[in-house]
Amino acid sequence: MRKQESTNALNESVILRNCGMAYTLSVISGRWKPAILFNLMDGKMRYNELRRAIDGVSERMLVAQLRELEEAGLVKRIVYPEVPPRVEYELTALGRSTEDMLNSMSDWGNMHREKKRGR
Amino acid sequence: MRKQESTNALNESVILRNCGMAYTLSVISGRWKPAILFNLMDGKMRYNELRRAIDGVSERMLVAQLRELEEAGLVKRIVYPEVPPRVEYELTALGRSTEDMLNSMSDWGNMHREKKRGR
DNA sequence: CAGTATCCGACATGATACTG
DNA sequence: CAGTATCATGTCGGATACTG
Repeated sequence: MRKQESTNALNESVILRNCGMAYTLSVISGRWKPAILFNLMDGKMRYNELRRAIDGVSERMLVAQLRELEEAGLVKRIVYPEVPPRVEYELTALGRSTEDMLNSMSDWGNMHREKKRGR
Repeated sequence: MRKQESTNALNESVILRNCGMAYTLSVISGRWKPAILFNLMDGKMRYNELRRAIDGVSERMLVAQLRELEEAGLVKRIVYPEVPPRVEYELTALGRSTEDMLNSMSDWGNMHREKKRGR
């Protein structure tokens, strides 16, 4: 399984995988983004509803990360022209497509967190 | 699919998933860690071999991130008591267990990066 | 209700020079 | 070869106060 003659081919696949990884990390990393995505998996939520659901998030960061997720096309922001204002956030199809990946990440974390009692 | 009576149960699963995610991200996030892991998937490598394989990494960061991966138990550092010094890095079983997760992350990234031509 | 605006400190990373 | 040491910089996120 060590590298053979195909060093170049191997390097290229490593580079390709890194590009994908880098893009993925740029989209989902940020202290509160995973929490936002997990919460929205169950359906739309209003701004304050999210704020209450995500313990410890500040208004500043919640808005900032929602905007980044919107920019990346994972979240849709729906503004109802009412008084008092109402805004709902909802995953797009692209947002929902992260579910399997996010679950495999959280599963890995949960499985291996426990093996670290020895430290 | 909106939340029913089981708000608490839902919240708990969200929290659990977040813990796993947080742990996973703490282990793999860092500008060069995915690159290191992908490179080591094909077998052990020496320090300078890694350095050349990972374009743009500085000595400082390569060492720092290798040490963090070692701390987390994903990478084993093997020192040969020779002159000139020789050090090899190798994935542990735990390190290899990230492969599927990392691939699903890079796959998602590669698939959805292309859909963003519209920006 | 759903945000903005400002300020600030902590940390991640980079550049460069040096060493056993 | 495989690192350390030191300094510089930029981004992320927290705290707080204010607003349409």
